[in-house]
Amino acid sequence: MARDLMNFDELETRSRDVLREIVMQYVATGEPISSRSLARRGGFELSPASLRNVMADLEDLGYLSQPHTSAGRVPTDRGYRFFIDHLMKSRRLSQHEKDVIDERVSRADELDEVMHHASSLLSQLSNQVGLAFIPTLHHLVMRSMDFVQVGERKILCVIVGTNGVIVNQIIEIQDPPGREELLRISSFISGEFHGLALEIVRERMLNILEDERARHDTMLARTMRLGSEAVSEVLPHERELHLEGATSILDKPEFADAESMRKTFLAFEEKEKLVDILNRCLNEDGLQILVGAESQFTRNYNFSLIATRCGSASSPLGMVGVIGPTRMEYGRLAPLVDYIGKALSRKIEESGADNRD
Amino acid sequence: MARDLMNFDELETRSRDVLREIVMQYVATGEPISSRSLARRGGFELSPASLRNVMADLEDLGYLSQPHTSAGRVPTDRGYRFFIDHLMKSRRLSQHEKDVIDERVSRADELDEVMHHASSLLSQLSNQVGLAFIPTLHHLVMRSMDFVQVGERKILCVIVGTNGVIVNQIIEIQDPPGREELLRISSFISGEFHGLALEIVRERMLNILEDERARHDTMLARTMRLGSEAVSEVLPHERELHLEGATSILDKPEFADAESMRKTFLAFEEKEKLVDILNRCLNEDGLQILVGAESQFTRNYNFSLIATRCGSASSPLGMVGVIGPTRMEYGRLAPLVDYIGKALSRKIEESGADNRD
DNA sequence: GCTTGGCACTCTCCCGGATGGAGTGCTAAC
DNA sequence: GTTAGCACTCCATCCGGGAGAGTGCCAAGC
Repeated sequence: MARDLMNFDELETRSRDVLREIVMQYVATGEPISSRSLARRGGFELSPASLRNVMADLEDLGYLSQPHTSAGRVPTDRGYRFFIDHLMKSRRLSQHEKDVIDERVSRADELDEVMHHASSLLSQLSNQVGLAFIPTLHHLVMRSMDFVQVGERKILCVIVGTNGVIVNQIIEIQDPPGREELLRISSFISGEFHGLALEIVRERMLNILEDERARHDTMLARTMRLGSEAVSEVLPHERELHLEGATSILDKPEFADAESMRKTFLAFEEKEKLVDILNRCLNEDGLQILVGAESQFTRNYNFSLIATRCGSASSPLGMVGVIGPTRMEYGRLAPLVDYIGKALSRKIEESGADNRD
Repeated sequence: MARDLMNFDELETRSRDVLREIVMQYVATGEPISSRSLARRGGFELSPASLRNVMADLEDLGYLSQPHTSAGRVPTDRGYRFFIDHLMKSRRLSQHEKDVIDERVSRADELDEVMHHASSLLSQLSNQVGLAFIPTLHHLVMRSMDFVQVGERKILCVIVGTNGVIVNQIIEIQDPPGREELLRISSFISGEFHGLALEIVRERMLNILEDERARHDTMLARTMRLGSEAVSEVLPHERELHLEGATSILDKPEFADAESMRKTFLAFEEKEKLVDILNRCLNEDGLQILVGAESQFTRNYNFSLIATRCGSASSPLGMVGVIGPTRMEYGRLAPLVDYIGKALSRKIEESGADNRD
């Protein structure tokens, strides 16, 4: 990846200061930054002419670009990347902000709900598009599985994860067991498969079904059939990708014209690429920041993505984050996303502990 | 309402033909219609000059208007209304279309899912914004209520309606009953309150709780407390308003400029007005068509709404429909919405019958 | 050798005016 | 009642010019 080639030492102190200042001013104003405004508001003891020299160098190195000859400078993706890696000063969240977040996060119960709240909270606090992604449940570690009859041929299956995640799924079945038997099946499955990831649960169930024993034990066979049916229905669902506050980007000047507005909304409609990236990010620890051309989704739209995983690497719950124009306040948003991600992880962990009876 | 004043006889045959033709051409092209193009493509044996006279009359009566002096004519809301009430020729759906709809509708299971499918189907077939609205469940007639423990202090409550609707809700409770007791509670509640609307169920439960008997019967009190808690959690939720395919309107020429695009998306973001109208429409039988200024939501945005209720007046399941610019193909979309609404009602009715054991 | 003032150059944005085209309303003739 | 003709209005587009912003380069200064 190109990132490694960008040595911190490639830029001397003054150049770094200028780049930082340009990124910050540009993020604040949205206007290309001229040498003059840099001299005025940047706090440098230098004339515009001198700054122009520095800026020209930065442009040659690919950190800045000009929309046209007589315009000021704008950071390139590479410029943002250097800024994020080396120059950015993260603004710490105030106690008040933390309180608001903690309060909002604590309100919800179910995983889906928790994640919804998070994305709308993010969208509000960031003024960008908030995202919440809940991946497939292959890695969900099962605590219990219960069955409730809800129709002549319909059974509601409730799966509870050790991390507090609750999923339910309706399955149709030809002639369903009676109430007593459903209870027995619940107990048996919950006992037998407790502590295993759902994909393993499914595999084992199918193995048992094919096994010798099941041929002679119809009760066992019925149990495994019901259980594996339920798990099989639940597993393939790419759970959900939530985008919240798409209209907030309408206010950003970079999307003021009809054409880029159009493109932007079409980008959000077509979610596969984003899901793709988020799935990949699930394996990474800590905050992920992708700028513009660095990913399939953000490329072409001048988007950046800041996201983080909730839950541990071994049992990931999902991703939360924000999407916005590359011109976003990384210094403010990175800690924000980070904090919300951690708050969510904590919250879910607690409610998981709650369940460990 | 102004509609009643608009007597069919107010317009003579020729005027009606001209109005119909203008609406149809305008819907097809999106361009103001000139007397000349009307003469060429309208099938009238008249010169542009004669048509101009008719058009001037229609304008005086408020059915047409001109964007500016030297432009052609465009229907007003009043013009569309007359068209819809008296002139529109509904295009019947082809067998193929019906098959597609039936197939897609039959795929889903839960109410929410069914409605989602419907709205995205509508959006695809209509090329407009598809909507699905699931109102509060006050009128849901209960068939059964079951409880499953899913955490140390968490109980999942599953309510099944006689119409096949399944809702579940997690409630927290200080010291939850054991499994046996939960079963007893389920049986008791399902037996006692079967066939009643949820709002009535809640009311009765609260009455019993306050009643003499409950004071001495702790078992009964616990039951009612759990039950009423569950119902109270479920009831207030305005279930959901789904809008699907908002980007499809990006292609419409009336939203080509950035400003109206903006306004449009903000309109969709702010859903209260729409919910308001849909709630009101729930009491109306048959297809509802609202044009432009005829409702709070469609006014100001030049939207029209075509929607219909699923389910009966006594136990309404929700509304489905489409939203788009007033310039929409009423003749095609009205039967489409109607058919999908009926297909959904049928589907849910069937699965309700399924449940009536 | 770095810094800086000066200056010519470029590019965008905005404004005003001219032009062409589309469509109407009116009138007079059929 | 219908229609051809004509004057009129209004919009969309193009064009040229001027103002403004910002740069690059050069030569002078510290």
